[in-house]
Amino acid sequence: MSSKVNLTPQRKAIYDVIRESSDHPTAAEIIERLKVKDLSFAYGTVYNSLRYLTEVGLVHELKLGDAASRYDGNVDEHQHIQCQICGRVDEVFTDVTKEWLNAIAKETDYTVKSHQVILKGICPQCREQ
Amino acid sequence: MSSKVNLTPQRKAIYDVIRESSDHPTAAEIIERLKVKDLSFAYGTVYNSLRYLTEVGLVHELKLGDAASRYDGNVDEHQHIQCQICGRVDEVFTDVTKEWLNAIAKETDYTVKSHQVILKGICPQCREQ
DNA sequence: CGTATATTTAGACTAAGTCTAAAATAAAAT
DNA sequence: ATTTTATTTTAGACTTAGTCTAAATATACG
Repeated sequence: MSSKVNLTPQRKAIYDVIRESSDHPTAAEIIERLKVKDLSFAYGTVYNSLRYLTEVGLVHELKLGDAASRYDGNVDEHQHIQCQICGRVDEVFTDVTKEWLNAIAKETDYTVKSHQVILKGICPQCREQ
Repeated sequence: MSSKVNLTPQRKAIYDVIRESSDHPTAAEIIERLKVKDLSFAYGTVYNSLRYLTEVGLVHELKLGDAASRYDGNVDEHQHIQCQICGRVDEVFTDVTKEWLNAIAKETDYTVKSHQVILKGICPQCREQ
């Protein structure tokens, strides 16, 4: 395990963009931000790199249901909440309990491997208006 | 509210297929099952109908992250778990607690409107092998 | 150095779903 | 009952997000 991670210049540049972003960018947004830095990689390279970075655990892929995957450079265990109005995504660190996961294993007889909670709501800013 | 639901023949047929299915079919699978009944609607009609049925609350749309949305005729509050090996989707009725949702509202300052938990694991059948 | 392996590139291709404009149905108003 | 208005359906073009392929580059190994 943890065999050396192979960060090619492309992968490194993409990883950098993700870590410099706090808004969980999509692949399209990552491509835009690379362009600002005068970096332009093949379409497929960006997707391959994102898959690679996800596989080696450097980033997390978020599938929030709304079309495009988003990428998160914070790989600590956490969940996300998305504003139904403006679409922004915020982190949630209050996680579900181990007891709850155990109850589900018991109910379903599955071996539970992962859980993702997708919360939707109204963010403070949008609520003001 | 609850103004009368307008179930055209197409919408009714699609709703029937969903209720007769216990495996949370995708739009493509619904189209297949309609074909078995010698019903063939325009591509767009199926999607429009699915959106309509979802909006009026007769079915639930599940976005499990893997490409296509699935549709569920059981609109009681519940969650889902998907087998990472065979892809089947089962229901989960052990829901998160109200306290947990309150804690999240407190942490994020969002008004929490909905939550969807996507659990992944290994189903009993796949575990045997 | 020469060969094997891995990665990138450009562009074709796919899957899932939306959009549009015309035709068909249904409902409401003379 | 016929016209007008609103709603739905249809076929097919289009969009978005992403994968696949084959050739070209780059890197690693003996």
